[in-house]
Amino acid sequence: MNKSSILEVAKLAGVSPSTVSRVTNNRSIVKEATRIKVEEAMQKLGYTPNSAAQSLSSKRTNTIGMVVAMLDGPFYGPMISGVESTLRKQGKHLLIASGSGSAEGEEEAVEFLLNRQVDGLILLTEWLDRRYLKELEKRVPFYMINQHHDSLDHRVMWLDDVEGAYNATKYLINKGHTKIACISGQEFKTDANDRVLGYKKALKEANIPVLDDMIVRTSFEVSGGLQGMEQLKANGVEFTAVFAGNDESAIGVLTWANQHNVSVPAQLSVIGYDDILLSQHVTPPLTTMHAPNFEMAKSCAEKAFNEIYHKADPSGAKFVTTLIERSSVKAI
Amino acid sequence: MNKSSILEVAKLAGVSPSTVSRVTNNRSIVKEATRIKVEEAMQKLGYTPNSAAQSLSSKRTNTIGMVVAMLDGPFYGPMISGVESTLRKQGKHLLIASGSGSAEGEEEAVEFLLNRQVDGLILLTEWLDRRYLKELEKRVPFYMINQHHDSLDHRVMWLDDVEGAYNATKYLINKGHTKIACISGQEFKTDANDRVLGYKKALKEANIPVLDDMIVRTSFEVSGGLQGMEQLKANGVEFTAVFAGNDESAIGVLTWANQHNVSVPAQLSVIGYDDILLSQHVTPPLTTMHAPNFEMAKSCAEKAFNEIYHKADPSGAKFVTTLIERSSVKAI
DNA sequence: CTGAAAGCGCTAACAT
DNA sequence: ATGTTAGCGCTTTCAG
Repeated sequence: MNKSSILEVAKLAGVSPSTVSRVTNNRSIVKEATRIKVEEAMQKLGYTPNSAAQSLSSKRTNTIGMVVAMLDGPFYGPMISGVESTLRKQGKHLLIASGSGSAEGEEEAVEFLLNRQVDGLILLTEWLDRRYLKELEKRVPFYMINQHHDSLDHRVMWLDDVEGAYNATKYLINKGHTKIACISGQEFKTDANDRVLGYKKALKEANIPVLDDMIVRTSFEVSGGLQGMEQLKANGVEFTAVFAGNDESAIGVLTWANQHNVSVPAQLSVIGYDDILLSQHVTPPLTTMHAPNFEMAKSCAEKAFNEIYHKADPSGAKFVTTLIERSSVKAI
Repeated sequence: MNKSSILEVAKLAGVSPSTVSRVTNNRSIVKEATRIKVEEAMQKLGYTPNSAAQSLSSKRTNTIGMVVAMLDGPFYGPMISGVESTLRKQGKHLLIASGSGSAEGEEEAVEFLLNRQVDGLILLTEWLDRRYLKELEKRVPFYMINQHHDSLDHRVMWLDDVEGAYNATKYLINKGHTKIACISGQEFKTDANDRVLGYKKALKEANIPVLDDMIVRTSFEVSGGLQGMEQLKANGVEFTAVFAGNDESAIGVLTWANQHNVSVPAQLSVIGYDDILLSQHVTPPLTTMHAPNFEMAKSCAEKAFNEIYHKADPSGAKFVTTLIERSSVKAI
């Protein structure tokens, strides 16, 4: 199996190796008759090109590398799936490496993949900074999700977090809430900041005063939601609804509410952001802004494919969230 | 960058290419002094071996393929992570392909990876059958998780589901329950069957009659749990506890309970199986049997590595679940 | 312990 | 439209 080389196929088909190569790559034109001869020979021999030889010779590995910030997050499954499926449809292989939660880890992962001469990179990273990325751009085509640097716009699929957060908050306002707290992620995270911005924008537009004590910054984890609530309570503010910057922290809020016997949504409304799988199964099912992660991942893969294998110009794209109404928000 | 070849390194170091090769692979013995010379030269040139050339020449790609049944399941993140991290530690690359929920899809994924001449395979599949696997064994070393075929024992990391289910059920019995229902997965799934077996074993041991009406088989999904409860109700049986064959269906039971105003665990105790991430966040937090998926995945990767790169004999391993007590079971 | 030489299997000019 | 000829960059006998 898989032992036969292009030479044997050529011999059997009575053509030259280059012709065989031409049909396997259906690159240049081959006469229909000879193509059929060759294909039959390949059939008969169970021929499969040796990809190492192809790579060595063509300087193309037909492989895209993907580095994922944390492989075990609840977040990345659909994205990996989106990338894998669109790439495979094109016959391209996907090499994967995990970033292990730090800038160094992510850089290491990138280098590891580059050693392997991947043709391009998909980055689902969280820590790589602009400078590194600008350098990286000289070495390999890449696309990333959700790190919205101006100078890298043409390589980024990004979610309009300002608008998403604005819509989430506005939804709360439309439901009659005016005392709305906000729990978002750390201040060095662009997305966390943008979500705060959107929140503020909605309040201002509705002439609701923006109070610093109503805004807390923790981490985008369940524990962050818990802490956020503690902090809000410590701040002594009163509120009937909270906008959480992501679903995990929203679930933390739910957990806090449960522990403190405040019933959601009767006594407290909460809206999340992202729409992770979990969110529909918590109690109560979480109302949230759906982020089209699968689609973004697919786009990422498509852009990469087009630039790398069909010299398309790099270009980014903007995506928007959509509201998923479930049961964690109540009108007042 | 990455432009220099082994030849240039050899020249700079004043040795032959073969010697450079020897140090990069630290395979055969090289005099300390020359090794240092070579390493300095590599440093200076920023040399990185071209892996396509290595593969072509050595017939080894230093790459392991992994096929995952469904990349977007809640289940696989930790496993992929476990495989990736242990492989990368050894400098081996991980190629990934998704099985898309069918036997053909999984076979296609396998073939896709084999085209790439991976050195071995990690299979997190659900549909590949024994016959296919027996054939596959002639083509490539592989390891898999959780498909316990006798004839393939030496390639399988398996969870003792009979024992796990036994322990889960026994826990319920120890809490005073005697009317215990069981909701498990479809009958063609070995794991679903084993979990029913364990359940029965525990009942028998405690001299509790095993009633067919108390056992329903649905799917291992949230909806399966919902359906399971409906069926149980249709059967007209009474029970104070249910053992669900996996966490997702257990969460379905929780949802059903919530919808029908039966309070868990006050009126109904439920124990799950697997300990997926979600389970600690549902209400009430689910008591369940923890399956050591991350560890199994790591083992898988280690076995693969050892057999492939160090000619160890293939061997499987058995794993066991551990009880995670949370809040969905109450003593009566 | 190190060097020389012969490919690994394919693609890519360049001819024809 | 197809064949010829060189390599791609490395590992691997085989000598020494």
